[in-house]
Amino acid sequence: MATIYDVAKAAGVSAKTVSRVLNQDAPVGRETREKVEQAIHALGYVPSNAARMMRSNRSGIVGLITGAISQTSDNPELTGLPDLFIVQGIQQVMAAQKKTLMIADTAGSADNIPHLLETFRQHRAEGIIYVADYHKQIELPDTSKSLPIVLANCFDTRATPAVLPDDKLGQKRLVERLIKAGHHRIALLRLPETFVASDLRFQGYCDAMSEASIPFDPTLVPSTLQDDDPRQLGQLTEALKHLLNLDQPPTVICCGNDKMALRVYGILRSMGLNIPEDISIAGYDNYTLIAETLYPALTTVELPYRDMGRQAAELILDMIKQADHPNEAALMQGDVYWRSSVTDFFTTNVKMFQQ
Amino acid sequence: MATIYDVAKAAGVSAKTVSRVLNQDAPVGRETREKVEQAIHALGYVPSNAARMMRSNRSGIVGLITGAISQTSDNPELTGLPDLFIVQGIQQVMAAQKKTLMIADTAGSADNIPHLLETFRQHRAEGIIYVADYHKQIELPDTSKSLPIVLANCFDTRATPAVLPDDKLGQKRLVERLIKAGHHRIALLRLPETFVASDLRFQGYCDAMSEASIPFDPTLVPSTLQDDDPRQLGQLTEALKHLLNLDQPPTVICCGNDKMALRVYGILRSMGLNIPEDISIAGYDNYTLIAETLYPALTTVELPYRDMGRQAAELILDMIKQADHPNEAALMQGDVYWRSSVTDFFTTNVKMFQQ
DNA sequence: CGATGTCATGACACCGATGTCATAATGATT
DNA sequence: AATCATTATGACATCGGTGTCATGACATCG
Repeated sequence: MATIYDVAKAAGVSAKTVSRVLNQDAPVGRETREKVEQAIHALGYVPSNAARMMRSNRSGIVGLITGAISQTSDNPELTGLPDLFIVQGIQQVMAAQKKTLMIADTAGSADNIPHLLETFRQHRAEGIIYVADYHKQIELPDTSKSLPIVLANCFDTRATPAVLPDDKLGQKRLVERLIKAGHHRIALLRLPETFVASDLRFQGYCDAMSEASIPFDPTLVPSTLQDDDPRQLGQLTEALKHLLNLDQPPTVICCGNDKMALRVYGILRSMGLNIPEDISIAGYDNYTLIAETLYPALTTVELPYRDMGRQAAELILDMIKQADHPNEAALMQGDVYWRSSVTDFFTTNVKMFQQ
Repeated sequence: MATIYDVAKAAGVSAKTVSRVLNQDAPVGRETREKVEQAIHALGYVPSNAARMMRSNRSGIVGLITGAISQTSDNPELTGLPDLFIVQGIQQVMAAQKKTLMIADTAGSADNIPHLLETFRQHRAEGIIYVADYHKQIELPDTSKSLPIVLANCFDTRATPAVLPDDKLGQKRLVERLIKAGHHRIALLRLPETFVASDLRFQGYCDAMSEASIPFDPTLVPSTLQDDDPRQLGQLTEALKHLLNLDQPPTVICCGNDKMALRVYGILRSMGLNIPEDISIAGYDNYTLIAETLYPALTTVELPYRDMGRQAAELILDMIKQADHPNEAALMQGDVYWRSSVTDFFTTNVKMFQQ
């Protein structure tokens, strides 16, 4: 590999002059510049990042820790790869800022994290973003003394800066929209309680109902699902039967997420029910692979993963510039996606075109 | 950040001795070693990768180019993020070999690739893997002179080493298995012809049928879908009606991929048909989010993404060690996943337990 | 007992960039 | 014409490790 000295020799100038041409940090004569540029091209010279880094002591590297790539099967409830969208948002911002993103993977085990941090330190990463696969609480080894760190899609008890989805507001907006469409009997199939989103969304549901002065009816919110049945078919079937057999059955069922909605579609249809004619269904996540592909397409709430990624990236860049960091988690809002799985009692004929 | 000289001073030895402790490449007295280790710990010293790299001229970095992270919507036909599994396979091998994987993203535009290659050269990457989002032909700028490169899930006309899924064999095995289960009237809903997998899988279908001495019936293979209807609902509905109205309708329909199968489930059910009682459905990809979540679970063929990733990683590491490289693409096999969306006429009672 | 080999350690140069300072040539100012 | 500012360039030190070589202290061997 050619070095700056090879280029200097070929162009008949000093190495420092080549450096000046590269960095444009001091005037260089036109003729000289052209000679140098020719030499660079002829030799296929590319400056060594390592050497630059040594002098400047600024790596331009931001470390990213995720389990997204090596997905484990330790929690089969998860849809799979949504957190990749967070990475995408981060990547966008980093690329725009000419930072290099170094992605490391937990390989499914938190035990690897110290080793990953070590690697990042070796590369003199300027900051670290930790991305979780779903909204949860975590506890990382304390690195705060040495490196700025931002949590995305998770939080800890040390008030580490974090970026989170606003699950409560999202569910609230969805329910508000359902009410606006004429629904009053609104059921909620909650996620297992081990997910922090489960309770937040339940609160959002309650808020929307109470603000619309619809009294809370516990029969519409069956007890949360259990984790121990991976596919939950039995539990789901039971819960659906319960809802359908009520004196006043719900006109719409909010599912804990789009994946659950996918299962509910299957079960309801095997019972001979049509969606949305017999009953409306809504999801959560806006996992487009499911939500847009399902027939009919699924009304759902977006988890604003890309925005969360962008926000986390901006945050870590700020923290790198100034040691300053916020104390409160940033809550990111996701939009309601209204599709044809929910009947709108007021504008049905219009809305149906959307299918 | 502490340097090796700080450690040396704190331990009262020379920098070279600290280096020897770190690398264990020469004997160091027990007492000295302990002093040095204490100093390292006390100062929180982490050696600088940049400095090491300069001396050794070996970066230990392998570059990975993908569009996986910043997915574009330019091809809504795609399921989304399957190529991430390839990255996962690569990551596994790299971690085991203590190589650092540097992931760069095309941000959806091939125009960015030259820039990404430049960045990799700056970091002195030792080799590059290019990962495509689905089985396709590509043309990269010629880097072969400077850097070893391996293609994963794609191929070019320059016989660049490549790792590909064996679509033909996969479809053939699936159809063989269907025949073994007692199916003779087997329909195939092909992917749009723009996908190279479309033709390969069709060949696999034909091979299996002909080896079982079942004459090819073109009415069972409606013309391929067109790209211009993103959700293909109209086309799919037409094709399904055609198949169901045949004198001898198929007993099973092979869909181009799992996503298409998901749509077919919806359409068939809106026609009042039950799966698999009225008609069996098979997919392709083993996109578990769909295949395992659907009700009933979907019989499909795995696209061996993780294996492809591992294979690509092994390949690039070989090429880095020896300039030696293979001339033929490596074809990776994927297994058939037999689930309850297909009736097995011989062992129905047993198989149904799998649901 | 002198020659040889091994162990433990340090001095110094070097990898490839860039910051600092010096120098020479040119043009502008008084 | 003398002084000063600006432009264009190079010499050299430096960043933080590691390879090479040298040195001194012992142990081993013929």
